[in-house]
Amino acid sequence: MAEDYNFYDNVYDVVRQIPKGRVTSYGAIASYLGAKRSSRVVGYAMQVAGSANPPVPAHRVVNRSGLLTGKFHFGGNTMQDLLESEGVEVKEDQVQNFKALFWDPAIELEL
DNA sequence: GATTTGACAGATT
DNA sequence: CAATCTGCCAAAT
Repeated sequence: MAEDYNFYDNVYDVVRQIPKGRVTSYGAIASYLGAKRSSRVVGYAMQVAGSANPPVPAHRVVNRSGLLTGKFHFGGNTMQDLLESEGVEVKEDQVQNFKALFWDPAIELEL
């Protein structure tokens, strides 16, 4: 049981560790997993996350621009509503003060 | 088993 | 400085 670790499952694990009121980017997660070029795969995992159990806080995962890419998958403004509910300022599907709210696993989980 | 797509990122023009 | 194109890796069909 060495291959039980999938890139996919690993992504969920990191996303679940995102503290409330914080956001991260696909590249940050991918980079933390050692596949910074696989940022797209991370996003794909999020798609299935909507079907995953327990569902990962994908609403805390945005692209490197802080843009709520994928809100479409949530089914409306659910993503933005959740972020605002956690104290994250979202304007036009874009995380405000993104840089300050940016949660980098490669740094936060570093210790 | 091979091909296509993909919630991106980074480099280049 | 802003917009555009390519690149990369893995999962899904």
